[in-house]
Amino acid sequence: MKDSRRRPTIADVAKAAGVSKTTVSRFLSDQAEYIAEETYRKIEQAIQGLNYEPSQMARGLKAKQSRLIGIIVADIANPFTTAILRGTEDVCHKHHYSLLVCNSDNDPTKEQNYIRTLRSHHIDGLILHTTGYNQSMLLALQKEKTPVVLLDREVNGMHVDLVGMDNTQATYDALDYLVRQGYHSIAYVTAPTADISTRIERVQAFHSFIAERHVGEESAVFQVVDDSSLLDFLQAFVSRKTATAKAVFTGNAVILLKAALAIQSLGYRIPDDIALISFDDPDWAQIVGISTISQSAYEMGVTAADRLIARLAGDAGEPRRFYVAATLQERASTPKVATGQSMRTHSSNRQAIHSE
Amino acid sequence: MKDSRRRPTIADVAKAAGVSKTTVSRFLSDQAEYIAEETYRKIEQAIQGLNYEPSQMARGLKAKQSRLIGIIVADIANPFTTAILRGTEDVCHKHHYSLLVCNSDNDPTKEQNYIRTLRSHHIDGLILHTTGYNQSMLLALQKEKTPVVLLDREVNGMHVDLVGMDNTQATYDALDYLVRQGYHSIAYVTAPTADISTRIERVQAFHSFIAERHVGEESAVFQVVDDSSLLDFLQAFVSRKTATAKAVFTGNAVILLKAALAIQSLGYRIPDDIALISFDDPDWAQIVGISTISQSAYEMGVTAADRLIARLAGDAGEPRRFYVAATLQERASTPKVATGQSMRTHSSNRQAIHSE
DNA sequence: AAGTCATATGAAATCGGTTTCATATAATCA
DNA sequence: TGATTATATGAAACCGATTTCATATGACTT
Repeated sequence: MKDSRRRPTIADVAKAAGVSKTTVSRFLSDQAEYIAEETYRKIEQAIQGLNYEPSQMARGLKAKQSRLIGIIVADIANPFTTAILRGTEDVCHKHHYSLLVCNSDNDPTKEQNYIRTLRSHHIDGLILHTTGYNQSMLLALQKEKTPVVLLDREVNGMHVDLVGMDNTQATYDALDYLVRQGYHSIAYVTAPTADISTRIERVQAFHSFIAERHVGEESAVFQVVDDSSLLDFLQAFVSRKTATAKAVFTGNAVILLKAALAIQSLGYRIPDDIALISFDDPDWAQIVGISTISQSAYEMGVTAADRLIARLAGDAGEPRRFYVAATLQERASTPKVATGQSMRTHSSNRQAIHSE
Repeated sequence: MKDSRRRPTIADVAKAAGVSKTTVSRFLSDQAEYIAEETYRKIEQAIQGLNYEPSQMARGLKAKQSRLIGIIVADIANPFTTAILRGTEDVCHKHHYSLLVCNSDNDPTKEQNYIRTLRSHHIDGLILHTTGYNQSMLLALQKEKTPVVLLDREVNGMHVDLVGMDNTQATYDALDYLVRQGYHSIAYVTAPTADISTRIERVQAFHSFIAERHVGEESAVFQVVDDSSLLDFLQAFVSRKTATAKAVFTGNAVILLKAALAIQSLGYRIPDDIALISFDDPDWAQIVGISTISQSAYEMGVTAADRLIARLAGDAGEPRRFYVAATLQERASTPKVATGQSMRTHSSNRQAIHSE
């Protein structure tokens, strides 16, 4: 009568071992101190024989915890994201949590749906690489004591742990470096800032730097909406006559790729015609020889997960922020040019990318 | 008395709306046909007011389905994997499934733990980029009617759907191309094959091709165990005196990166000193100008998820295999060289990578 | 010998939903 | 008009675990 395809339950184990569900449950929860040796062995055997695995579902229902951690990332294809995921995954696995991974595609509506879904799955905590909206939904989560750790980006009005970096400082450092290398005409090319704090901070830092230093009247910020307008912008920027050498500064690895491809297809050479530096440090930047501002994304992922798990373990301290270091990777795409000098004269004999 | 921090339950909704749990449940399950308009409205309001979201946990317990799909990938940092994830995620989201993502790190033991964990979470189905072991555990899953779809790699003795590519054909095509381009001394550099079907098939195809065509007595297969031995191998291979031009053929994007970095650090030039081609097509291959055998990983992810969901929807047909097309991306790293000619003479005026 | 305590176990309630079965009223039919 | 059917709802069992409370036995006190 018993369906052999059915997964065995605790009741099946109990019957097979000739004991009660209670005793089996004790066995499962490591409260074995009051279990007789013989009983212990019988349960062990029954579990083995039936290939029994307790249902996390049933377990979680009573215990009010799912051992599920949700993570919503903005773009799963971005190597920055991938590195983060690896970090969080490693930590979660170590602590016997499983990761529910969602890809918001930088779309606030999709993000909202995901928050809802994750809540329905009763996640124990959430790691969020946010689009910046959905504040109220997140506050509701918080009120239910589901800890949230923000990754890389802020949500207005949310006082929770955050793992990110000092965008203003990093932008200043990069720009300072570019200026010292002799580039005074700089284009900052970013994905649309929307409500994304990281992007906004970087653009603001860019503007203030330019204003403070009185460099780069020729400088500009460009938001990439589609590839063809990026092409137009870059063409115009590179062919512009300026007093000083020019550089393009991209806001993340995805934009870097787009920009590099655009530059390539326009027939420009890096760094002969245009220097290039970028936030993020995808593994290929080393091969191609592109200077970057690298933040250890893996470490960010690890820190965020550690933080969340600390909260789950009961840490009720004030929300904290963790900043990973940003390091400038100097490579061939930003060689030093004599100050005052214009393009087509660079001191490095190395090229980064070739055009057709 | 009621704890305001507690998540509302169906009972709370029922009380607030002045109806029974049953009626609320009907509302939730879209069996609204027999619900009076006024009742409907009251329930709607109660749900709104309480910000109620049904617990998937409780739901799944009775319904015996979790709306969770497990996916175990071998290396989450590999861009091939990332593209797959994007595909599966898109499909799963569309069908209201959530993805439990696990990273086995190509470690059979970790994979085994993950299978266990996923089973405990009562996943409705599994997408598996396998290490090749763990057959028995997977068969057990199958017996419990949890559908499994294999990605890219086989598990011995498992008759389930598989989404992959024709590795033998693809290897032949690539080698045939290299030979036509004038490279008769070819090194196939792969990650350790272990029990991974894809890798084994490719190596076998390499051997048979070499044997059949009577080319490349100078050819070799090298398994990358650590970076320094790769360096040694490449140095020896490139400096070897051979009658024909030489090429390195890497087995995936991760090895490609390692090889490119090694070649670069050895001071060799691509393709002047050594041609380069690879399985996988990471986005940067285009920028650097590396020829590849590209398989649409995104499409693989989509197909695998579609397949799994079809199974979940009741498709009980024979296991099928789906092969995505492999296309050869011809780029600057494998220029044509005159047959019989040796190195340092290549017809392209374009270089792929520069050494210091 | 009666009371106390440590050891070992089980019955039944519970978690938050779904589902089965029962029931009450109104509308339709013969 | 009495029987049938369609409409609208609820009580209680159930899913697979945990947890509370109860209980039985043997050992140890006093």
